[in-house]
Amino acid sequence: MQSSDPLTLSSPMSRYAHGERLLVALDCIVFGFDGDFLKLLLVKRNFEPEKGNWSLMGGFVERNEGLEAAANRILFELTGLKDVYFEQLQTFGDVDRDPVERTISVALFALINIHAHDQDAARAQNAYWINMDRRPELIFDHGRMVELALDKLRYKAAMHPIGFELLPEKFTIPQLQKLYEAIYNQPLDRRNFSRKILSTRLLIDTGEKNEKSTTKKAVLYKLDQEKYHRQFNSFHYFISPGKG
Amino acid sequence: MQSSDPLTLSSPMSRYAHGERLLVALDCIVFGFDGDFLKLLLVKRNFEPEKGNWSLMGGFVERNEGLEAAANRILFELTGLKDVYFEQLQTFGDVDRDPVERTISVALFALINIHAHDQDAARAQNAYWINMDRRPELIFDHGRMVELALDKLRYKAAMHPIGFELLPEKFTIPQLQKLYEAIYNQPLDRRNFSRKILSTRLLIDTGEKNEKSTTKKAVLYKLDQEKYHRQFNSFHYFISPGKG
DNA sequence: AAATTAATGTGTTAAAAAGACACCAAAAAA
DNA sequence: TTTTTTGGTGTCTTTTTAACACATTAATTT
Repeated sequence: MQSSDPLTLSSPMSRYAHGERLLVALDCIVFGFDGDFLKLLLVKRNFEPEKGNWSLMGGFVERNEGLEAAANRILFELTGLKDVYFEQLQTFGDVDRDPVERTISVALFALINIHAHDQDAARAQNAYWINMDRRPELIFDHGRMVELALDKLRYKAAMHPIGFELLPEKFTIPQLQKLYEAIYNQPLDRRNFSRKILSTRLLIDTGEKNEKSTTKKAVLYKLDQEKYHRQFNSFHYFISPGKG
Repeated sequence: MQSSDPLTLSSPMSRYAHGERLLVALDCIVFGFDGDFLKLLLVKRNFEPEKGNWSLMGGFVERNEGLEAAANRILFELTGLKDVYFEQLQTFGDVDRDPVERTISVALFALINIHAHDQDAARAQNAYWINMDRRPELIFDHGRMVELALDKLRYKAAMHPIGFELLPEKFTIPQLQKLYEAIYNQPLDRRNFSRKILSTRLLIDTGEKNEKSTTKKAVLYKLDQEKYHRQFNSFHYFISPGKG
């Protein structure tokens, strides 16, 4: 045993009394896809510090609010959506990451259908969709967060059918392929891609066709939601390992 | 724009003043491997609350200490090691997860060579190695943390050469195979496993043999450290997808 | 000393998956 | 009607995986 006072150890508050209370924030990396480019929902700050500069959407965790609840609240404030797909990315806790006050930030990684959210909610937060490849410098360590989120998106989407979260309810295989090409920034073979996607048996042919097309109209598919959620953690090699 | 007072928004402290300060803890899921079984380093609490019950090793993040530094400090207190392999698992923040006071906990996932750590340090923390398949009930949400950590270990080890962190510097391929069989709780084909491992070119033949063996002595390999770190994030399908 | 036993190391073959590529169909524009 | 663009499906080759058999080493038993 160590030499510390056993009374201190066994006193109910001992371990808690010494802990420092810190601000706990959530920052959201929100991805979207407009049909051609991978996009990021960024906030132009109209408050200090760093007013006028770009940042991620964030907020503090409140005392009587769980982490999940806080995430849903902040994503709702930003998008007007109640059921945004998100996962934890990583928690950032460098001492000086926020110059105003020591803040621990839990970074979230969210995927939304860019056409389905509430544009007014985003505008109220001063948020705009920015192409991933033209994103500006971000405040604090937000740039690092975005890089990690892109890594995670690429990592997960290569093996799990996560990409569907970025598409509308009904979509075509060429649209899905364009999404994957945007995520990995590389062309994919149309025929092999189609075969791979269909072999997952996750898509249901709606019988409809994409009337917007000016040439041959592609078949519109929808997700087999039940199967999708059941198999969510199983593997599919959408993108070959060496390239992810 | 929303209707809130622009002065409040642009006041430097506005957003921070409302944030609640919370305790931020780290909890460590520490895995080891004794040659036969996957093990967990657990603490028998000698302090309240839940004195006498089992928990993960944890501690609070201090005011002038980054998250990484806190992790290294706590892992050092537990193992006496300075360079423990760890990753963030997930951050837990349910309101009532700790009955004493609202606490956000960053759960860490650590892998150590069970024979290389400081046994006295562990004893000072009242920590013991427990077989994964005989682990007791844990306090708070620590049981959930361990389940998630096992999922993550299985997930990562199936594709990345992370398992080496649990082995001594020199090891044989049969030892590595036993580790994988313990992680996935399933037998693997000796010949296919060996071929797969050697095809990564990550192992260097030391020329030595495992003299402890009572039958045919297996070749001792060591990691090609440089290559290991360089290729750390690349994929190797050690375990076939359907089984991980 | 020979035979037995338990564990290690390597090779072979068939099946499955991935990758490269060619052709046909639909719809609008020239 | 021809051309252009995009979408859908098929085939062949190469690579990878999975299943399996046999030979080797070293200690123990007979």
